[in-house]
Amino acid sequence: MQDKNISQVVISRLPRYFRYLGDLKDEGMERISSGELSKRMNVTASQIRQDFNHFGGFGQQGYGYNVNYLYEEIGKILGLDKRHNLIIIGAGNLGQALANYMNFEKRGFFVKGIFDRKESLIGTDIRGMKVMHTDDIEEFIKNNNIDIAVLTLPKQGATEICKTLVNCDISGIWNFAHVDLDVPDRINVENVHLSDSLMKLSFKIHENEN
Amino acid sequence: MQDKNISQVVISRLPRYFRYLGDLKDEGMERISSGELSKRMNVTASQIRQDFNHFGGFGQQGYGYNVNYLYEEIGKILGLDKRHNLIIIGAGNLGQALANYMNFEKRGFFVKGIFDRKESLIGTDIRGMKVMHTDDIEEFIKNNNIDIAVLTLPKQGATEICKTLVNCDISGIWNFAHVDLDVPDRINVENVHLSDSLMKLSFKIHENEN
DNA sequence: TAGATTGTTAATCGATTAACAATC
DNA sequence: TAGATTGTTAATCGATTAACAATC
Repeated sequence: MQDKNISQVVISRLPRYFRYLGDLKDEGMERISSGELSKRMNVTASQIRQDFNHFGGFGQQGYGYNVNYLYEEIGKILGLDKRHNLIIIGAGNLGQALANYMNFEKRGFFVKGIFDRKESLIGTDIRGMKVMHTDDIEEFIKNNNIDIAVLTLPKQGATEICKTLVNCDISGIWNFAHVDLDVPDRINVENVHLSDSLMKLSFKIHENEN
Repeated sequence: MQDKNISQVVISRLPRYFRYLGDLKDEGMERISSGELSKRMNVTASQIRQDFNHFGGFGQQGYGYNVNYLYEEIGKILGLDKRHNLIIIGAGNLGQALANYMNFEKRGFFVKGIFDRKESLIGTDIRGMKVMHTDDIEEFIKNNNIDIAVLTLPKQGATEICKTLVNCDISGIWNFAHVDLDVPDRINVENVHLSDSLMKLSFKIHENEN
């Protein structure tokens, strides 16, 4: 149903479509045309139609797109109809913040465990879960059907733990550490480099200065 | 010195160059060629030279690039030689995590205040700062030379506060809320949509499934 | 049927890569 | 000088936009 090798740039637009369709659904809209959606989202109607057509025709000539159906389909494309079990590695501020962020559960992402190697944190309670030692990660992944690991630790630790994760054959790594992880192709990595993002903002602020 | 209208895609690569050059500097490397850097970074040497040349020639034929000099120059392009004063709006888990993240200070980004509208949080201490009420944002920005606001609150609140920020003529907004903010052109917005990022990871995991 | 809007092909635009002359 | 490597132009590739026939 879906082409192999959808380009990165198309993929990166899908969550935004999904968000807007969710809003439209909440507003009670039943159908929407690419033209109307393009106005709301500030992109061309052409791009919207091209993007959707990578995954097969979701619309109907003369009518447009059924909001509910399109929302569901994009959700499926994004794998949101599947359940995901996560562990968070690194129980610092960011790790705790993500552990406490309930909204991910609505989309099927469940935090099953939190790990750290700092002795003082082991056993601490975060949202009803006891922080475990990083030495136990491998066993935990195997016994608990974990498919995503969230890395919220300093870069040295991240590189190290990454090897363990590769051993466990984890499906995905959501990487908040400021390193580019070196993993085999079968393992999917999505990076969130916060400092990179802040630097981009800084660039934009000064761009038109002189 | 720098072209107006550098394309977004070039800008988004700058922080990564900066990171790698920082590492090289720490390793004590004095010079590096585009070819060598390309191997490390997994991009083409051609792209590296093209990217750098948007900002003028940083290298020397037959020699390559001086690591320290290049590092400094890219830092300047990114505005990291300037001081930035931030406020964090939304004192929840994520806001607190960012407030406590010291590394930003190394790059010249200083958190000067934290705000929330939840009465129970006002006055709470976060890293030596008392959480203030969102009603006081406008005054605080004016009196404290704030140029960046970090939005770590739910989307309804973000849209609302955004109007205040536009009024204050803030330079940049680092937006963690799951909305696309509507601001005039002169105000720079950098979005970090964490759930979008997680969805992309989910997509990749399931992409080659069937 | 007539009008609307998709799906899709073709045209344009921009970004990446290749190639090489300039030059340190 | 000879070798290395940049800066830059030209060629290629891919993504976006425009256009329109297909069709609901």
